[in-house]
Amino acid sequence: MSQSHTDVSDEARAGSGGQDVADVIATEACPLTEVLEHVAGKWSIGVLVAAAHGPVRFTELERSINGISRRMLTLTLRKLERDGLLHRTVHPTVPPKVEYALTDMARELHSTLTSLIDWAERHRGAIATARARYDRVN
Amino acid sequence: MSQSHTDVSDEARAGSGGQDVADVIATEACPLTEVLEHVAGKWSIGVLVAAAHGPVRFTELERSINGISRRMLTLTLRKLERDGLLHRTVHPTVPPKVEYALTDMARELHSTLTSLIDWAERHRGAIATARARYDRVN
DNA sequence: CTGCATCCAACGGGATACTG
DNA sequence: CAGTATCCCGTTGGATGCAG
Repeated sequence: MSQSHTDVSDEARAGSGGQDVADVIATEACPLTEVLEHVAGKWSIGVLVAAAHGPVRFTELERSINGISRRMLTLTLRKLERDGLLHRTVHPTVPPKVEYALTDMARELHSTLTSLIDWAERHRGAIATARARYDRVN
Repeated sequence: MSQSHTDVSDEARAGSGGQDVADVIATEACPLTEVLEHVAGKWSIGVLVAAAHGPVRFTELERSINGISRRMLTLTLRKLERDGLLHRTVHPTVPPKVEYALTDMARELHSTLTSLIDWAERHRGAIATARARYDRVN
């Protein structure tokens, strides 16, 4: 099952484990995919980044994340909270006030997310072009 | 962070300056989400990483990515190719031989993907724990 | 203000079978 | 070897309304 270590020329290795990334994918695809899917929701990254600079209230998130519905915000928030990425604080006041903050675990992810977004920003023009060309041919 | 914005057909959104990431999310959620979703498929990251060390054949990918179906491999491959992340080379031989390789754009993404996977590896235990606890309470 | 409930459409994705 | 073609169902996610 494990594919031989064909020359892995440039690439960075999985830092902590010392294993080859391809092997990790190959032998642990399920758990990895499983975890990755929690960050993979349509709005998860947006929420994670929007909450990165400190405790944020529900309505703030709703306003800052363009296009999200109340329902999806709630679902995304619950999902992230369940996975231990967000901490939810309820202030028993009237009107109610709820604040969401990243956990340490989620904060560790921040730079990676930033890289991802940065990459997307830099290449979305090229991606759109590539797609247009592909569609024109096919 | 200023994008080249090589104005492509379907969009008329305005560009942004180099602001805070949260602002980018806030004001450009749509295009960003749009791009991010191409990498967000259940198998996309697996394919991208599995193809990182050089040209890979269809069957190699099928074997190395645990649990993927032929159909999903094809769909994922097409999607990534369409977005300009994969290059597909067909060798007109018998039997047919098709090789997939990352484009430069995709190669730039590699270290970020590695970070993501590494993070997932490091925290999946904690995530599982958090989830179990959450479910026990609710 | 912060949600939850319900309905419903669209899409993703698995299983299986067939083909150049 | 490298796909395509169907069928089919579970999930995602949008819209709207109600509630603590």
